[in-house]
Amino acid sequence: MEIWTDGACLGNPGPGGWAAILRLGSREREVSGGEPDTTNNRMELMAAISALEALTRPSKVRLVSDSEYVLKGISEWLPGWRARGWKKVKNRDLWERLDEAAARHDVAWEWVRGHSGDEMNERVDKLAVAEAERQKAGGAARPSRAEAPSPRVEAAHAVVRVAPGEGDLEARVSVVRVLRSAARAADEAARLRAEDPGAAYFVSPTEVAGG
Amino acid sequence: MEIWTDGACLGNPGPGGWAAILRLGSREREVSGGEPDTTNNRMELMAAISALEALTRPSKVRLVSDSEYVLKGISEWLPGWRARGWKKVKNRDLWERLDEAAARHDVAWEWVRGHSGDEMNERVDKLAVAEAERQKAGGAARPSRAEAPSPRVEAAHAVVRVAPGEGDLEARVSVVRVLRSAARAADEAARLRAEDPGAAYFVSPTEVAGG
RNA sequence: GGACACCCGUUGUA
DNA sequence: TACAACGGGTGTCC
Repeated sequence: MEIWTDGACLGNPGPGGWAAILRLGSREREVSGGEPDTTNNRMELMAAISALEALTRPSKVRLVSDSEYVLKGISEWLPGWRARGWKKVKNRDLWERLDEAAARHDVAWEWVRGHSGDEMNERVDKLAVAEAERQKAGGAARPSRAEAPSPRVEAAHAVVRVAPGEGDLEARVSVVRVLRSAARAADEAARLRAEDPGAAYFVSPTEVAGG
Repeated sequence: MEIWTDGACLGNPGPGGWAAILRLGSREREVSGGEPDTTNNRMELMAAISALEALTRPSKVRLVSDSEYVLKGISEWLPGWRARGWKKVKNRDLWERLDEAAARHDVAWEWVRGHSGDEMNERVDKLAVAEAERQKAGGAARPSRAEAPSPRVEAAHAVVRVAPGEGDLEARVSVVRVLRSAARAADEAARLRAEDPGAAYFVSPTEVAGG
């Protein structure tokens, strides 16, 4: 199970939103929410909490966030906070909730730099920002997404080879392989980069038509 | 005579810098320096010491610092330390040097809160930070940098656009831009990704022929 | 326990 | 560039 989370806040403090995308194989689920007056860090926390609380049974999950606050908090700082009686620690309510939610699962916490091109991070960021804007607008109208249940098109990841072409500004490109897993695609690209220094290998987010 | 002092330390302990601006009427003089491995408080002390030692004759000075450590140390705590034989007092070397430098003048010690808008404090802060960065870089190159031997081929970073082609495994590629800075190239690719969801944008390490 | 300073990092806004 | 929030730490003294 893979989970991407993000929080957003229009002004800090200010109206905020959080969102998570949960993926198991090719199946995806989105959860999101927000509050009219909160902080960026509380939204990042809520995204992770809500994602883990949404799981119906104990799971092995890879949770990806761009918040070092959340990741280091849960995996490094929290034991110290508890030992020191939570003195001077902000957002204790959410930290304890996250700790409890995480304890029911086998979580591998993973960090990605925000706004650095990670496809899923960008997607979940847009969801979180949309939620924050909804809160700012007064919490009313959801973008009615009644539709879009069974997508005929699935997200995939193409490993692309770019080699020098004839002219200075030309290149030859070929799609080496298309993989469902972003991680495996990245591995494949890395392997090819090491094997073939004469070309550049990239992973391109793409889609494949479902059968 | 008016003097503003400040110290900086990149990491604490770490490479540090100190600076002072001495003003008499409309005439100004700046002194600064640094050390590759020191502490914030030693730099604050060095700023005051060096400023007072730079005066050629006994003067009436108003010395402004944001360091309570320096100001209370010299004007309140130091007599007690001496009476108690400097037991458990750090930086005794610098304290005694400051005491001696200050004794040759008539100093009015004045505190300003750091980073609170005081113009001279901001100026001297920037000088101190610049010194600390110089120390971090290796203490060598002062602002004056001679020339670079002009390599004929320079590393660069191509922003490549990959768009869907005719067949399932084809694509059209074009080099959108070539930049010297990897970071700027990544930014450009990210910007284009956001603007143009119909294609994928990559940064490809490349070279350009120098003129 | 308090104060001042010096950082490191993330997010967010203009 | 500048501002803001949030977190973790060290250097030092009382």
